[in-house]
Parts: sequence; C-alpha cells; structure tokens
Amino acid sequence: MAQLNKQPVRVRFAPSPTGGLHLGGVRTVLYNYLFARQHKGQFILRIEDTDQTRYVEGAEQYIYDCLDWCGLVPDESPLHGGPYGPYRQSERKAMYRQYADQLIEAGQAYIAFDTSEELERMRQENKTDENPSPQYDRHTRMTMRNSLSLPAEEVKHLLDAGTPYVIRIKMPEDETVVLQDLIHGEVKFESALVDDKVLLKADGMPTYHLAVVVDDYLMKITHAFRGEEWLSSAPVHVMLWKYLFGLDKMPVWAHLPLIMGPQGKLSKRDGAKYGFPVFAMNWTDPKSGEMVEGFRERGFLPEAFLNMLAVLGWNDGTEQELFRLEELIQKFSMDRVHKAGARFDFDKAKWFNHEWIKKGKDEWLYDEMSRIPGSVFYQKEKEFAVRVIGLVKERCSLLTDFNEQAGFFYHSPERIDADAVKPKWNEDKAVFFRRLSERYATSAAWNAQQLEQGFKELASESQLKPGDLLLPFRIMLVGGKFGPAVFDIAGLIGREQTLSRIHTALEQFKSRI
RNA sequence: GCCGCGUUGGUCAAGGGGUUAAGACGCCUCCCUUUCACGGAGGAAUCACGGGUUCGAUUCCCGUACGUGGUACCA
Repeated sequence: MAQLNKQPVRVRFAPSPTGGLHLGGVRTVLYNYLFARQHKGQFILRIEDTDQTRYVEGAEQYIYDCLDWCGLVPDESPLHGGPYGPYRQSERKAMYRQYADQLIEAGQAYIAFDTSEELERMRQENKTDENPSPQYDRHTRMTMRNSLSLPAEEVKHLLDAGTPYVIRIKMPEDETVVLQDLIHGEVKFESALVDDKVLLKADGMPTYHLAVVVDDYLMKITHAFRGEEWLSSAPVHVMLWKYLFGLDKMPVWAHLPLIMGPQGKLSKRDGAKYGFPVFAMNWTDPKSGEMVEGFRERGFLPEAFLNMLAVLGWNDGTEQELFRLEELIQKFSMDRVHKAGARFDFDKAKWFNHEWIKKGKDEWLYDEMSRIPGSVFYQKEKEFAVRVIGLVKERCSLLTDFNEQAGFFYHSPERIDADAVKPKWNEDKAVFFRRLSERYATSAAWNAQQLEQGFKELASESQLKPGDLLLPFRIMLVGGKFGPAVFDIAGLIGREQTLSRIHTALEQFKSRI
C-alpha cells in the first residue's frame, strides 16, 4: 500500500458489453473518473467480453456513446488505445493461460473435467433443505472428476484424449481472508466457505475472476472500484492476488453501494413499470427489438444527470447538492460514500435537471435542445428561440417539457380553454378585445411595455379592470392558464399572430359561451 | 439454507454518548404574481426491535427482525 501511494493512480471501469449502461454503471464510471482526475491519474475503460455467448451487437459502441455524452472519456480504452492494450479481454485470451498454469504448478488450482450434466447431478444429489445450493468446494471436490480426485495417469489420459476441462482455484481449508475496503472497512471471509471458482473455461477464456486479477495487475491498476454485488467473490480475487502477484501489489478496493429501484435492485424493467429511464441513453436490444429509455432522450442534461448520480450515495458533508463536475473532482472522497444502497427517486432526479435548466445559459440550452426530436426551437431563427427559452425555462424540468411550454410561441394554440374564461365572460369584454385589436393593429411600437400600456389605457377607458381581462387575453394567446407574462408573449409572437389569435378566440367564445 | 453487506421521516441524507435530530426531494398551507412557474414563509413526517455498557444511548457492544447481494464454464 505504501508503495502504491507512490505510483500514479490508475483506475478502471470494466463493463461487459451485453446491453445498456444503467444508472449504477454510470455512477461507477463517475466515481472512477472523479477519483482519477482528483489524483491526476488515469481512467481506463476495459471491455470484459470473455463470455462469447453473451455478445451483443452494438453494446460496446453504446458504452462509448454514453461516456461521450456524459463527458467521462477514458484515457485508455479499446477505442483510444494506450500502453497497456489490448483493452478487450477477448483479445487478451492468450495472456491468461500461463497464470492458470502457474497456479496448477503451485497446487493452488486444479484441472476439472466435469461436464455440465455432472455438475448439475452433483448439485441435485447434494441438495437439501439446509443447503439448497451445494458448492464445488472442499466437501464435494473429491467426489468429482478432477486432477485432485483422479489418478495422475487418468488425468494425463484424459488430457491426451483432448477431453474438455476447466481450471478451478483450490480454496484453502482454513484461512481468514481479510479485505480492506475504502467504504466498508475491514471485511472478512472464511476461505472454507468459498467455493472453487472456475478460473479458465473450457473454451480457453478466463472467467471474470481470473481476468480481473490478471488485467488489473498487468494494467497497473492501483484502485479498483466496483459494485457491491462483487463483494461476495472478493475473497477469490484476494487469494488470486496473493498467489499470483502478492498482496502488496493488490489494488485498493472500494465496493460501491447498489442503486435500488422502487422495490429491490433497480432493473431495466423498473423503467417501463414506473415510467422513468434507467439507462444513460436509449438502448434497443438488437435481438428482441425491445427498447429501454435513456436519461438523454428523456430530456436530461448530462451535467444534471451526473450531479444527481454523484450525490446518490455521496455528499460532501455540507448542505450543498448542486455540483459541477470540476467541483466534484475537487470534493469527492470515497470515505464519504454511504454504505447502504440508495433508492433511486425520479422526482429528485427531475429536480436536479430543473435546477440545471434554471441555471443554464439560454444559448447553451438551445444547443442542448438539438437532441430533442421535433423540438420547436428549430422552426425559426436562433435569436427568437433563445429569447423564448429564457422566458419559459423555469417552467421546465426536462428538455422535453419545452415543446409544451414554448409551443405557442411557434404556432397558435391548438385548443383554447374556453371554460377558463366562460364564467366571467360578457359582451363588454368582447367589445374590449375588439377595440384592443383595432388599437394594436395601428400601434406604432410593438413591445411588451407599449402593449401593456395600451392595454391598460383601453381598459380604463372601457371602465374595466385590467385584472379581469388578463386571463382571457392569456387564454387567447396561449390556449391555457400557463406561460410567462402575457405582454412578453404578445411582444414576441408579433402583431400579426396576436391579432389573429384574438380574432380566432373571439369567434370561439361567441359560439361556445 | 449458507456467506457477505446494510438499516436516521415516503425518498436522498447530515449528525454521532447529553441536540428543539440539519438540509434537500415529494406532499400540505400561506405570501408574491390578477395564469402557471420561479421566489419566500410555515406545516405534517424519522433514529427497525430487544438486551446490555453508561449517570445518560439514535450514537458503543451483542442478539433479533427486515432489506439487499452472492451462492454459474455470467459479468
């Protein structure tokens, strides 16, 4: 550990490209990234594609796209290259075998010939109420077909005959495996209770267990952060480190708390079930065609998404909740990460986005809006859009809210909420608006101040209270009881639109009220 | 079942032997605004349970319960 401190910090995110990248995955990336930047170290992306049966077309590219969108770009990766490549485990296949062989030499691993049927049979036969899932361990390994139970000659014979086999770690009978975790502190395991995990599969590919250890060593990883679902298999990794490279070379671990859904572990199904995104970006499974919604398409700003994720399980000890990435890099610390899993709350997520929208520059929001399909803002020039955005942004939690909140700046309301004006509508008011439109038709200047002044003058000439006329006017221009100040709206949409909307509404009121 | 991790309002959480137990989201009320929103002021709501230790436990220890992860030639 002392030695590690002198080395440049190197952390890695190691996803397997089998589908979308969900909340928890992005948070793991984020914490890795923050830690690396804070320590002026390297952030590596390693693709763990050792299971060929789970290969999913496009999944790797999708990961790059997500990281790109979030702005968490790795220093080394299959895409960006680097001095410790290749960064795809499938391309490193040849590197793992020697370590497995080394373990066999040392008696720390063994060869096992059991077929999946035989394994299944063992599990069935040993299954009891007390032990519903028997392990391949010190109790059962001598009853199986492996280089420990079989005579050396038979092993040689089977090998010569090309019998498929795997290599398993031989967990010691009586050892306490101790792990120092940055978040959980000291965690202990009894080696006797851990099973003989497969290290090298029959196809020659390593399992995760061998691959992480070997690659973390070869890639000089100093700190290994991963989800808490890995904590149970940590003793296997620790043993491997001890056997292969020495505990003093082992990275510092941190097992991140899980992100939970409304009930239990957050799953992609929760998204569809409860109506919120769980992936960073839309992900369509190429086989099933099933689409899981992403935060990006739902209208989140990457900054807000990251902000929300950062404080889901971490805080800086103050009341601050809004952080820019630079601040997070400065303030993040693993020992302030909460131990317990956190339930994801979509309302709170929207609040973060809302805050970022309110704080955001209008021009910037305009640019971000390009991601929203069918955004109204591209129907007219940018200058107009930017002014509209400034007027409505405090009413929008998501980028996708803008179309509804700003639509009436681009087209006259599709539906006019006549019911809202109905109770207090009368002929005096109708007369007022007819006169107002005459007045507006000829007024020299067209800006909010002038329009408001004209409106109020006419109201007092008509012996009407402006307050009683404002709501009808709003309904005429907007269609409903929402939106920014009416005269700002009239000022922006212009004379022609304002007059036309007054006339249209007047007609509707005539027939419907 | 076994192993690991965890448990402060509905949710995210600060705190940590003596506190009126922060704050945020959400919810409710009021103010501002003759809309909605923003903003402001309030409100309801919390230390899982049982034993210790202690003058005193939400805080420390031990159990229990509950939640959660693992228990694959998946990661």
